[in-house]
Amino acid sequence: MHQLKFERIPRATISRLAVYVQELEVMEQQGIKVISSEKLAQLCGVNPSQIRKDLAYFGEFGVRGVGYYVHELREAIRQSLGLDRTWNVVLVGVGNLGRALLRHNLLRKRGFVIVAAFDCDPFKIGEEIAGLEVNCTSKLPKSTRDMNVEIGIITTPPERAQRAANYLMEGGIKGIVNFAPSRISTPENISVEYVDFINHMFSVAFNITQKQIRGLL
Amino acid sequence: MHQLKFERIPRATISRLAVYVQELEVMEQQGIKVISSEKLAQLCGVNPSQIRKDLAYFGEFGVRGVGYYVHELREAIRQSLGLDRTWNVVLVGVGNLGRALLRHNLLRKRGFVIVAAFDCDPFKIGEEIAGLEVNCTSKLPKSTRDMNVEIGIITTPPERAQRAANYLMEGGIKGIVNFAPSRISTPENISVEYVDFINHMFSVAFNITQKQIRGLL
DNA sequence: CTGCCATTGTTAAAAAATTCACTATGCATC
DNA sequence: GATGCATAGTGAATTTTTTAACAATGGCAG
Repeated sequence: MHQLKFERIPRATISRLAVYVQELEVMEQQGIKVISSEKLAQLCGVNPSQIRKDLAYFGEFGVRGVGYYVHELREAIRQSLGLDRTWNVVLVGVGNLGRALLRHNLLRKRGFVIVAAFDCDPFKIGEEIAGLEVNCTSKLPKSTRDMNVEIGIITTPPERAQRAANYLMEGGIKGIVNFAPSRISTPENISVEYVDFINHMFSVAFNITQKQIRGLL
Repeated sequence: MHQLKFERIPRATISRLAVYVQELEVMEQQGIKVISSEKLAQLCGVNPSQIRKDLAYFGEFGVRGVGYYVHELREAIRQSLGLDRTWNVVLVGVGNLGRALLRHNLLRKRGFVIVAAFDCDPFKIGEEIAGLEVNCTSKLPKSTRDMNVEIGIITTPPERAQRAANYLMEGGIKGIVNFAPSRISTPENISVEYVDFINHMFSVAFNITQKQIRGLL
């Protein structure tokens, strides 16, 4: 019998669960009803044990000898991750990336609703993007409190990321996703995630270089 | 005396090195000449030993009793990562995100030059964005070979990511950075990185939920 | 209802990554 | 030139994560 665990759940597990959800969704669309950890692992590029272990942190979702029911598993993971609800989000920094996110429908599809956008550039304030009017950043703290916002997205230039974070915290936000390529400092109780695509460019560049070097040996 | 190591370098090390470079750049702009692993660690939110170990994979860059010379260290890391050159890049999928990346100047600043953009939507073909004309994806393989492109960025919808990847591979590309939320399958010799911001949204949502649950106990 | 098969859940082992603790060494001071 | 101090580099210990192996069990066939 499974019992609730209070083990710390590895970060990597969470990000793999997100991948599983994605793949399960695709399968569901394709009409696949049942999947084994073996097959799912193959699709996600991980080890089957890994999947079973990841899921074990949250409960028993499979049927021995059969596998996992696709829809059921997807729902179970979504619930485990706290995605069976909507989250109000605000965005700070209406540059290229900010605009792209405002117009991106995947966020909404996943339950993240951007309810306000802020920028400190007077030329941008008042502009309407994807049905939202850009507001002055100074109004952020009050707005987020009024609108019950829990998550902030930072898409400012790096040098303004910390200031954006401060406004967000003043507004009582609990989590920040920072797209700016700079670290921000926050108290322990705020969870911060960095989306650092340059980082990934670096990794690819490095891997290619390495392969070339190895190839020469 | 340090000697070249052929140990496998952890992925996490690479992504931390990218962070170090960022922070070192900021320091350099602020006129800071020397930094200790202790201080740098604090800024990057990691352990000082971690920094020293990460650097040790590539060489000895510090001065005992003093620390690291900021400019020198930054250059050393850039060189170690293979960033002391420019990389030709193509982008597939000119949606919101694709456009944002095309207009984003950080890529170029880091030596990643987007030399062509592709999309399969006839309405987008011919459009000019950030000085680049959008081309039909069918032309991709020839173009990338002609232009000596090594890295491809995928910003298509998830269901078209694999197709984009196939075109890129046909074009002889060596690395892919996939912004679409779907896994792609590639042979071993292609290095693939996933930039999955939804993933990070999930993580933040999960962390907030967890804290609330713990708070109730 | 019994027994077999497939596949999960779980425990143990292995591998990898991180942190600690200490050694080595460059610089500054006297 | 010797001494002390600060901090890098490094090997060992610890912790974390991943993988492997296997025991448990639900479903299905007969």
